Amino acid sequence: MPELPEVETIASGVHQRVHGQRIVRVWTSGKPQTFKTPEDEIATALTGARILSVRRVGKTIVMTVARGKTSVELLIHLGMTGRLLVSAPEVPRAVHTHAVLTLDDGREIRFVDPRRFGRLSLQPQNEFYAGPGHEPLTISLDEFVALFHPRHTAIKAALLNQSLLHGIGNIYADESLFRAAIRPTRQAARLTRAELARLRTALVEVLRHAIELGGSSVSDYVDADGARGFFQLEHRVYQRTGQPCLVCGTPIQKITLAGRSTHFCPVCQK
DNA sequence: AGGTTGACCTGGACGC
DNA sequence: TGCGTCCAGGTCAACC
Repeated sequence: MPELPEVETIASGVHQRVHGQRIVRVWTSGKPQTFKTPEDEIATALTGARILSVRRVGKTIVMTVARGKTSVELLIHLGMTGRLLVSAPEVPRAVHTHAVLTLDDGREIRFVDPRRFGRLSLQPQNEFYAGPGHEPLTISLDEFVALFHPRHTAIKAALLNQSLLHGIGNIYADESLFRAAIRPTRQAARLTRAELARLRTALVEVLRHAIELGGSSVSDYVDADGARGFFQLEHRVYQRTGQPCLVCGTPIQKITLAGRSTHFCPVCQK
């Protein structure tokens, strides 16, 4: 579901609203697959703890809490449909609410996830390892080229591979390839350095712009306050199948690649 | 080993 | 209105 810009928007929004607060009560839904760490362990570790920070690493939200001398990190992955909301207690709980952290001042952090692809787990502080991938907003061009040059799969599939780059999902893969004028089916290893440079620039621009606009609201994505983002208005190919390309007017095509729907302009993207 | 495919879930859109 | 089918932003296990 949410990709880097959406997770970034949610994590920074939740951080601003709750850091420094103490968790006084923890409720969980009893849906075992949502919890990679047993629910009672999560409840025990968080109850009475103070929230130090909430941040994003890749597509994971990392909440660091401290109780006494020990700190732990609650890892929240939103999957496809997960939401993390900060709500007043009188606001009715949404269906498919799986965890509620009640704060000192009565507000609640709620994890809601209809499709249950999201996951909550606990780690001792600083043991969280996001995997071997790089953050796309800070990777250098040399690193970027070294990452993709050995890959013999389609560039779109490589962009979705979280062990290469963190945080790219279906929307931003399609949108960055369009802006870089590269066809998603091209083999990564056959892209020139100049093409990879265009792709890296396009990715950074798309991700930064999307973060500024609060992410893309396709179906049910909302931020910590329940507000929708606006980057979906900037989509040039994603979910525009059959509509005219905004550059050349050719109808946008949709194919299946790496098991995902993939949108591109057959004229602009070579 | 790298690459590819299907399974995991629920709900909304669409067609008949 | 009601039912069936298809599709969805992610990940991971199991295969080739």
